[in-house]
Parts: sequence; C-alpha cells; structure tokens
Amino acid sequence: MAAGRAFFCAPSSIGATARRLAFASPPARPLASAPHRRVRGRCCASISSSSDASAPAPPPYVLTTPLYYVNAPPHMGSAYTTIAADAVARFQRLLEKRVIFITGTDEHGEKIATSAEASGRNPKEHCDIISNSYKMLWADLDIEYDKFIRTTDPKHEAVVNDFYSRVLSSGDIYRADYEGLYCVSCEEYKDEKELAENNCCPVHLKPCVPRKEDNYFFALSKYQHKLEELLTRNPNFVRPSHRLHEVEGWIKGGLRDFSISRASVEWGIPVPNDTKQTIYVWFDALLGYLSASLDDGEQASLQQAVDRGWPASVHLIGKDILRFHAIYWPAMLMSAGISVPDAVFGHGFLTKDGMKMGKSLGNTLEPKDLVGRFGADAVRYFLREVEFGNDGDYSEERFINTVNAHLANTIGNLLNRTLGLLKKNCNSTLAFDSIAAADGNSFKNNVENLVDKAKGHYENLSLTSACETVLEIGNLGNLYIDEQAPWSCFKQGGEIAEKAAKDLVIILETMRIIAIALSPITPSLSLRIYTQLGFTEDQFRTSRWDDTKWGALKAGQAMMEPKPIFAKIETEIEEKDQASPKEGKGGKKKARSKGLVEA
RNA sequence: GGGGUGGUGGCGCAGUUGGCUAGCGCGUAGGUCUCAUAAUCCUGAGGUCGAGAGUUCGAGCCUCUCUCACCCCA
Repeated sequence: MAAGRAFFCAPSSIGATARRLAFASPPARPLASAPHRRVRGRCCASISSSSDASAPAPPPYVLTTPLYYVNAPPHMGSAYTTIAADAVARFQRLLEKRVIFITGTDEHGEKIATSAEASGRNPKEHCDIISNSYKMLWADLDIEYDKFIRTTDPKHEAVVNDFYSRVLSSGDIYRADYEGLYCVSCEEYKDEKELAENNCCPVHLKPCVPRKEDNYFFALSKYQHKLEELLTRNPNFVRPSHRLHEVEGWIKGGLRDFSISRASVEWGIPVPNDTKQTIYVWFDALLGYLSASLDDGEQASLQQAVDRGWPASVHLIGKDILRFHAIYWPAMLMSAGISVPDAVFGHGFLTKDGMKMGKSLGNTLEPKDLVGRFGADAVRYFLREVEFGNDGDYSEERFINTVNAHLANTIGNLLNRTLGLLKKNCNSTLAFDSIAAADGNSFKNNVENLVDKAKGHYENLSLTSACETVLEIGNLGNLYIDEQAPWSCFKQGGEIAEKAAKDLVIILETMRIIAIALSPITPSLSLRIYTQLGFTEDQFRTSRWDDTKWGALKAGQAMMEPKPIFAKIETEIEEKDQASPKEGKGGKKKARSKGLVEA
C-alpha cells in the first residue's frame, strides 16, 4: 500500500498540484508584500451602496488550493492553481460573499528532512525559506489569500490531533504490519509491477529499498457505500463533470485501507499515544483546510475550526491528487463526523510547446521568471488560454500574442484613444452623466448583457469564457467608436459634436465596467483603468459586481492624463553570436514587457 | 496490464439532449479609418472534425475496432 506523499514528488508533471498539500507561516515579508487585501470599506464607494452591517453573517465562501509541498520552490503548476483560486476568490468578494481563501505549505516528511540536511539546515529553517518563497511569489502575482497555513504551525498540530482522536474513536484506525519496497523520495511503498528495472522508482529512477514497519491504517474500505451515495446525491461534488467518471471508477473498483503513519519518519506530527510514529500526509496536510481558518494564538481545536469556516465551498486541485480529495478526504471527514466539502474541482495539467514539462527535459516554466518579465496581469491572463479544468499548453509566442492583442490592443488602446479624444475636445472632463449619454442607446444594453454572461461564467468557474466575454465588450466598444467616429464629429460642432461628447462618455463608462468585470483576472490592470477614469484606489477596492451596472460616471468627472495602461510585450530578435548551427535560425527571440505604465 | 480523458482549419481551443452553409482566439492575406500603444474596423484564405467500419433520413456529437497523446492505479 503505497499511499503517499508520493504524488508530490513527481517533478515531471507540472500539474498545478501540490505535491502534498501543505501550508506554512513563514517569516513575514517586508511590509509592502503583505498579501492581505485591504478591508473592504464602505465609505468612499460613491458608486456603490453599502450593505447592512447588522445582518447575520452568511456562511463564508471557503476555497482552497492544495498545501504545496516544500520540497521545492513553487512551479508553474502551483502558480496556475493559485491564480485561478485567486480569481475565483476575487469574484466572490465582488459578489459580497465573505470569502476565506486558503493556501499554504505542507512541510512534513522524510524528504523535507533529507533536503534540509543536504543544504545544511534544520528542517524548520528549510521550511521557512521555501514556504516564504511561496508567499513572495503569491505577492508578486497579486494573490490575495486570506489564510496561509503551514503544517508546522502549532494550531495545525492541535487540529490534527483532534481529528485523529475523533477518527480513532470512530473505530476507523487500526494497526498493521506493512512490508514492501519503499521509495524514499516518494515517501511511499511501490507495487513491484510499477517499478522500473532494478526495482527503481519510475518517478525518481532510484532503487527502492525493502522496508517493513507497522503502521496505523485508516479503514477507507468501510466508506465505499457512503462515498457512492455521496456522488449519487451530489454529482457536482467532483468537477468538471468528466472527472466524476474517474472517481466513480475508483470507488467501483474497490477501496483499500491506507496507511496514515510512518514509523521511520521523524519530521512530522507524532501519532497521539505513539510517539514512535508520525502522521503521514493525508491525516496531516489535508487538515490544513480546517486549521487554516483559526487565528494564531487562539485556543486551537478542531471544533473551533469547523465553526469558523466549514465546509469548504470548493477545493481547487490538480487532477493528480483528485483521488485523495474526492475519496480519502470525504471518507475521513465522515469518520470524524464532519461535513464534506461542497465540491472538488480538479483542473488539468500544462505542457510547454506541447511537451511535458520537467526538470529532466529542462523545459520547466518558472512562474517567478514569467512575472518578472511580463508582470502579474499578463501571467494571470494565461487563464484565458486554457479552459479551466482541461489540460492546456503554454507557448510563449502565442501567449504574448494573445496578451498583447487583448490587454494592450483591445482594452488598453480603447481607453487610450478615448481619453485622448476627451482631452483634445472636452478638456478631459465628462460633459454628461453616463446614464444621460446612453439614454435610448442600445449599446448600453449590449454591454449589460455581456456583463451578465460573464458573471455566469465566473460562477461556473469558466474563467476562460469569462475573459472572452469581457473582451467582447471591448470589441464592442472599439466597433462603436469606429462607427460613431467622434473625431470627425467634433470637427462639425453643434449637436453633432455634442453627440460625440456623449459617445466618449459611453465608451469610458464601458471601460469602467470592463475594469470591474475583469478585475478578478487582472486586478492591477483594472486598478489602472479606474485610476485613469478619475477614481481613487479606494473607490476601486470597494467596488462590487453590482457596480458593473451602467451609470457610475457622472458629468464633471475629470479623467487623468491618458497613458497606456498595459505596455505591449515586445519581442526582440536577439543577436546570438553562437547561433545554433542546428537550428539555423541565427537568433533567438526574447520577449519582455517594457514595464507597466503607472496610472 | 487495468481505469480515465483527449486527438476539430498554421497554433491553441468551443462545439448542450445527433440535423440550418462546423464556430472562437491568435497568426496570416488584402482593404479601410486616422482618435489611439503601426492600435481599430471590414473582407478573405485556410478544417469535413485521428483511422476504419456500423447505426440513422441525417453524426464532429451514438456503437465497435484500431491508433496516438496525456493522467491515475491505493
């Protein structure tokens, strides 16, 4: 029975999953990077009404990424999951839900202890460093999580202990011997038939060693029927729907109890009442989804965590760890008498230029590198490239083309050309209320219809379609301004010029709506749009989805100086002295953003 | 070996319960405007939907076989 921390170590797959699920509370980053978003104020929202503070708190919208395993710094897979989660979280916040967006790091296991030792550090120091590298990347990517849990946090250990005790008293934990070939890197036992030559682990290509130990097991097999019921009762438990088949197949094929402890691993949470063993990943990292909602320093308990933020609305994971989230986890929760999450969403894997990414191929995508070159908005806009849930491919050329075409040419340029006209002809000041300007104009309705459509897509986690729909609004705007040709209307003066002035207001109001509708995906870009439209940062941060309703721009509002809000990513042909003779192209394209223009 | 998912114009993808001339993004060719980040807008070229067989009045969408790719197998 090789359950394991194993999937967390498959370096070749760039799934967005955590190798394990983990969390951590790292040394704080410098102030500026603090990822927590500002409190949603209610004061300066001239464009929105405030909500009733005395209303009873509705259940929170809790979404999670896996707790990433700290055996390595974040890879593209982790970034992909986290970006998507952040987009969903931001959307739900726009809907005024009380959102708890959880991420973190999984920090236990033999492998961690080993690599810490290899780098001359103790495990905790090693974890601090790696965990912090996740936090830094998330800050760079404009990720605004609410909770970052580390499995080495004291409160997490308390929850793990409580949980273990509950399952134990349910009679679902027993002790048994296990003997087999063990891959230290995977931290799991391997079936002989899955091994490569010389008993080598197919993942790490290192020999597996015979190991025998008695472990504690979780009686998963007892839950076969209940799990079947769960899926029948709630087919949306596993999403996207096509992944449900796989889960059903697993259950139908029979469920085996799995090992939940390790006798030979010291770096972990000790099994209650048996300090010779430590708890293995499933009964450790998965509990992070619960322990995360606790505050540091408070009396930590499982019940408290449940009261605070459970059940989760959705676990966002890579498809490689679907089994553990769709089968192990709900069974464990049932055993402990806790509600199962509402849904588990397994997204696909990414390839690069059609090739599987991996260290061995040397073709990994480094999220840190991408943000550095292209900025957070562009990287996040990769969500537009692949329908969330399916496998997808990253090609830099295509990525840059799309980002430029959409963010710079369609959206950025629409704002820029309109502000330019407004400056030239209206002293950068709106001459009409946007409502009056659009009176009797069907354009407004078209925009509103698309906004509704985008909302539906966001709600379904169809992030690609949501982007697409918002882009349609931009296309509509460009078409409208072309048809109306305000630049020539202004020259004619009189009523015609007045109509042109109205048209500019219409486009700018459309831009404002686009900014909100796209803000879950490209928050910084949206802020720059808002700022150019003469709003304050607070006004942007306190905006809600309802503010996509037409009419916030009022006569007299002064716009800022028109500046490109998204700098096109330039691709330059680099001189390559030692041009590869094989390729014969003589040069290599290198692309980077010129840097974002400040609003 | 078993299970799952996918193979649609140059590239990446959509295609609800089978049915109008198979859509979209990027790219590409030509044209247009001139307010704009050589952006916008219009038009066009380019697929018969992995292969083969079957069901059907009719299939990209159902069935079978084959093939390729990827994921999972406690």
